[in-house]
Amino acid sequence: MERELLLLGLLRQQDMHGYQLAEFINRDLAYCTDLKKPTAYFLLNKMTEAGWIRREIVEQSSRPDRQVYRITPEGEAAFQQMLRANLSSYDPARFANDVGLAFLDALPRAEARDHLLRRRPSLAAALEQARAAPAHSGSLHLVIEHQQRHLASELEWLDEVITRLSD
Amino acid sequence: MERELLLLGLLRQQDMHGYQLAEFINRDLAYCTDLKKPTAYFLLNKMTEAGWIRREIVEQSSRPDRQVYRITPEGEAAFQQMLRANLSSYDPARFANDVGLAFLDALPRAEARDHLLRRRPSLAAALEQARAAPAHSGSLHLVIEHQQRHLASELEWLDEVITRLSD
DNA sequence: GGGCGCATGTAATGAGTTACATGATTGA
DNA sequence: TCAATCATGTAACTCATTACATGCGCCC
Repeated sequence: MERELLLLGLLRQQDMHGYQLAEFINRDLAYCTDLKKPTAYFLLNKMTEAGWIRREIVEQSSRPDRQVYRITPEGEAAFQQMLRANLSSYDPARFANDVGLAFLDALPRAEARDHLLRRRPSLAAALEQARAAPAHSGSLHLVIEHQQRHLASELEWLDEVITRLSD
Repeated sequence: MERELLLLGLLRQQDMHGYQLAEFINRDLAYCTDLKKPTAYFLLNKMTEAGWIRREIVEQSSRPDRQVYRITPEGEAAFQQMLRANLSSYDPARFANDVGLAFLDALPRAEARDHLLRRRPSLAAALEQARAAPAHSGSLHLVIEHQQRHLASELEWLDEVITRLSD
């Protein structure tokens, strides 16, 4: 549902074609989500069939024609409904890394610490990326803020665990 | 990979059958992960074929026979490798809820606030559940601590956003 | 006697990914 | 000329879920 919500939300602000949507999401929204191109095309076709968006072919002189999408009133209704559902529910995040943490004691302390130290740079990089994210229109800045908070809290936690393993 | 790591890690501590593993995960580890029964059975078969675990049939007087699994040396090696890989990498969490946040400004402030207020109880309940989680053996307590931190930080953030929408 | 718990699975479905296919343009 | 970018998709595959199937024992 979130991917549909995302695509509709973007199309609500501006008509776009598939490639453009996928590029935008993967370039400008990489700190919080992603969407592979085949998935984007698939979803756009599905939503067209559902009547949520309408396709407009814009002929290009040389490149393949662009299929520009525009949201319909039905799409706007679906967006409103999905948005409300999304805002009023809490969907817990999954931490793939916690599984390793659960079995930390299978390793000697020093080695456990070394491995966690190797985890640190990717986390720190993600935090930097979120901090460097350009200010965005509307409430998108809330997402950036949330990511920054979350990643900062994660880094703090990781450092604390590393410290505990160091004495 | 995390599910295999989880199953191997548990089997390393104690031989168990499929039903038992699935029940344990969904009862005692619900605050951080889950595993549906068919998935558990499927993975156990796969890992048996891979030689990571060995099956021992324990006949029951009345109920269906139990297929009790024991980790093999190859399984232990796989566990060690996956554990190290898991600990040294950072796998960013996905927040399904952030998509809604990104389009908060599509709603009147008061309504946005109301919907976020409806989100709060589930989050608070998750935090309570993590706080009430029984102390576990070994480093499992690290996972609980991590969840508590994360959820507390999430609740703080949510309350801040709600406050901002209230003035 | 009816539903729940134990214990195992299969089959169908779904969501998303990777790899592949096409073909023109632009820049090094 | 060779790679990258633009622009669209299809096909095969993976992973996990839901729904279904079986059958006994236990408790109310």
